[in-house]
Amino acid sequence: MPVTDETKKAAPASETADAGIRISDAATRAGVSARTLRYYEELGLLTPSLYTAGGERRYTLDDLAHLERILELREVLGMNLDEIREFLTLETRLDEVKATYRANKGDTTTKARAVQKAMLREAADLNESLAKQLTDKLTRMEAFQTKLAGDAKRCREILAEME
Amino acid sequence: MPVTDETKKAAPASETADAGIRISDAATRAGVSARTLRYYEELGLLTPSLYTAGGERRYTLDDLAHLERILELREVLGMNLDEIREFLTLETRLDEVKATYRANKGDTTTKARAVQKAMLREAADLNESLAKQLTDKLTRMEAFQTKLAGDAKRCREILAEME
DNA sequence: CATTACTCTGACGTTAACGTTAAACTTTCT
DNA sequence: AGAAAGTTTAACGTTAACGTCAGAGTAATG
Repeated sequence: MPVTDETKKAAPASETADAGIRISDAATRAGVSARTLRYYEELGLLTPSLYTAGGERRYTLDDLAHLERILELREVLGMNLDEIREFLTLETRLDEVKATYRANKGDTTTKARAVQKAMLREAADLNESLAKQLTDKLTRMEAFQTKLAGDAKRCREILAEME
Repeated sequence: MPVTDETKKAAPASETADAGIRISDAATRAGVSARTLRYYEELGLLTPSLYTAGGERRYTLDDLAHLERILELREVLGMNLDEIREFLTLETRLDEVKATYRANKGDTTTKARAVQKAMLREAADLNESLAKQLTDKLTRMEAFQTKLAGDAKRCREILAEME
């Protein structure tokens, strides 16, 4: 049997086909478990774009990108899954507002306007609040980082002195 | 009954006396629960400096400072309690090493030396590792913070435009 | 088409970090 | 001294974020 190109190290056939990415492949790519993906779906955080006729989840690259954002919110910002959901839903609702705003500049009803303005304020408030909290945390973390680096340096100096 | 100075707003008598701070007072000061303090003690994270004859915990200001550090490691760095314990014990062991090193510069046995050097390396490694991880996280958080601030600003701009 | 290899949906198990409650005991206040 | 307020240990309860397993069904593969 001749060694063909495809046998080299092609991604699982399930992935090469445009049939979407299987759950375990998606999970390994993102460094999480399949259970985690099902759990996130249960919480309304991440819904696969496709389902096979048999009922299996198939993820797209966009889904994976979305997942990456979720994981960043969790790992980097330390949000819990509820906070993440709130943040994401507000974000998508906001995108809708922006879209409708640009779509029909000016000719919306005053009532719709009020709703849009309320949402924009909500979004602005949340973003500013988060930004502020982050700034706080950042300064404290930087202080800590400086201290850690200094301590390490001092250890190395004492070590050098001992030689 | 004349209003004396002490009745103004003096801290609980239990605190003014130098008998140490009671657990619930210590807890409220730090913004945690009494249960948390007992739990931290159980884990070896925070031992009160004093116990009354009857067996009640009495905390000092130093204890509270120590508690603050623990809470910062938890909240700012997102460490779990096990990581915090490791970090703190390494730190105190390191202080001991530094003390003995300064106490008898040079005239320690070669065996003791080896031990000290090993610990200094361990400490330097841990500090550097943590510092590096922190730097990583910091850059990602800064990126996020910038994005949040930008989003908020854009929301405000659209809002202004709608007036 | 017959195996492998995956996946599905429950459902129960697990861990960290406490919360809560009970029964007995201390401290503080009057 | 005696009530009122606070504390102790021990033990069971709770929540988030999954892990794990069973039994049945679906997809990929030689």
